[in-house]
Amino acid sequence: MPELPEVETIRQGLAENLVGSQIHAVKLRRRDLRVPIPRQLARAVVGQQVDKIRRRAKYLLFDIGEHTLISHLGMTGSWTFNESNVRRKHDHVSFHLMDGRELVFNDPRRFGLLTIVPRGSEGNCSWLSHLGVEPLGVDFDAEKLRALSSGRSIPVKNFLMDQKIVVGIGNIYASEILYRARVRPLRRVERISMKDWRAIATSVREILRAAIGGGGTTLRDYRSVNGQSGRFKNRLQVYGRAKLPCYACSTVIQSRALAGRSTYWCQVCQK
DNA sequence: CTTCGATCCTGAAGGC
DNA sequence: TGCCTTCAGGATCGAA
Repeated sequence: MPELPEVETIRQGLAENLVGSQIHAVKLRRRDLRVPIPRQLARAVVGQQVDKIRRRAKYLLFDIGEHTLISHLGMTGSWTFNESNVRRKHDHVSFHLMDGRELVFNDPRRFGLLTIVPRGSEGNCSWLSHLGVEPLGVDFDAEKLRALSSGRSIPVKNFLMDQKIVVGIGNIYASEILYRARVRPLRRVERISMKDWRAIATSVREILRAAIGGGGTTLRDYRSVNGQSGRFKNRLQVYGRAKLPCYACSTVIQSRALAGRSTYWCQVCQK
């Protein structure tokens, strides 16, 4: 479900609504996510205050007392405050706060992750240690992309979605980024010029920034912490638009599965 | 080593 | 209405 802009939107919502709160109790209802939620998670955070919420790639990092809680949303994970006292299906974990509020981690497909590590050690834990460059960080640029692509021959869309190379880009934004950069998703990275790498690097930043500004993209499940839909879905140019006319040139948008993921592009605007 | 398909899981949507 | 198939914002594993 969530790519970098959605995770960043959730991070901002949690930063506004959770930082400074003290945890009163934790309820683990279902532990078997992608990997089991450690039992000691509750003991580690109860009585502690949430100091900071950070993001690395598509992971959320909650600094709480002596620990850092690490969460990944997989395809369908969400963090919301339970305002209605209704227990929904797939509410796997609840954090009851001292002020009476309840923060819930819900994840129907259970591809998500929730674990805990000692604070300060998160950078070398197995979940975060092999991640690639942050696309909105200072060391992301066209030269970096070209260097990372050397010796490889995968389609550029797969390259952009590989979290060991560059983090945060998923299936929606990969198609949108390449449309904006005017590069076809199937083009192999060995055939991409420096000029095109520059267009791609610029598009990566512009699309992700614009999507964060719009509060992310909601196709079905995704909601921000306060329950709002992402407005960037109205700005999608190609994703989900197979057989519809390109907004720029009216040619029908192509679609094809690539590495098992649906991929969209304009045969005329993109080369 | 790289690349690619299968796989984990649940639910929504569409065809008949 | 129901039953069946397909597909879904991700990441990992193993085969080639």
